[in-house]
Amino acid sequence: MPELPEVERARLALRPAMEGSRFVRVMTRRAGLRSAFPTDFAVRLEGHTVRTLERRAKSLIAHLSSGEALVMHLGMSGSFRISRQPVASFQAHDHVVFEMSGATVVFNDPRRFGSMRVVADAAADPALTALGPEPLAAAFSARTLAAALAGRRTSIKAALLDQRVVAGLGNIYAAEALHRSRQSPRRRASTLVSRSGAPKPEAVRLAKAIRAVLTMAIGLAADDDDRFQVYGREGLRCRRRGCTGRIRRVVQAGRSTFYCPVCQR
DNA sequence: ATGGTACCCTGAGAGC
DNA sequence: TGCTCTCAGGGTACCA
Repeated sequence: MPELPEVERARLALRPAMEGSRFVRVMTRRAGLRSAFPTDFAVRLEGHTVRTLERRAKSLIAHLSSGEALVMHLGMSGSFRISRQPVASFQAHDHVVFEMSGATVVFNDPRRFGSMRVVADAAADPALTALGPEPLAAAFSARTLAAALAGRRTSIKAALLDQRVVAGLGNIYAAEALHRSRQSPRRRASTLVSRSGAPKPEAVRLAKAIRAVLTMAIGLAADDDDRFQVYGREGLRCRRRGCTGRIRRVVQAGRSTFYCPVCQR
């Protein structure tokens, strides 16, 4: 489910329950998700207060009063439930329970591709420091995008999924951004960069499109089934005004790519 | 180094 | 109804 917009919505929903609240009791309801929870997982959280709940790419980072940080990733199927009262009964795949002072937060993840870990220093965490720029922050621009794409022989679609290029795009919004900027997903990434290293006009359009699709998606409801221009629309008419194309699905780097062969060149 | 592929896991939906 | 197959918005280990 979750790419940057969905994770950002999760952050906004969790903030009232977590920011300024203390972990009263932490329960893990199975041994782990992708990997086992460390034995001191609960101990390092309990008694500490969440100062701020930050999002970085597709991860949520709860900065703790202890100086440590709880880093949460939703994987493909992770979600949170917030309850004002103590939770009496659990549902299938409820794996982690945070009893906060004031609310209970339950992490549910059927596929268990998510992760939860406590790190001593989020600013020095290798997984987080390896990430590229946040696309909605000032640090992201056509110039930084071009720099990240230079010399890359892979397709632009595959490059956009690389979290070192842009942090937070996933399979849906990579496809949507390419459609919005009228680029073929099969185009070689390096061809959006001029020989001097400066962004070509296509890279400028793409950077703008990335910001636009993400910003719009954050503002939409999660169940708005009309929010995609290409994703999941194989065989249907392209929604671009005046375009007569039909959306096609191809597989790139093992993932489905949806695009319009008429208006995306 | 770079770019593909296989894999982790469960559930939903299609087709028979 | 029930089986089997494919696919799913994530990341990462491994291979050429």
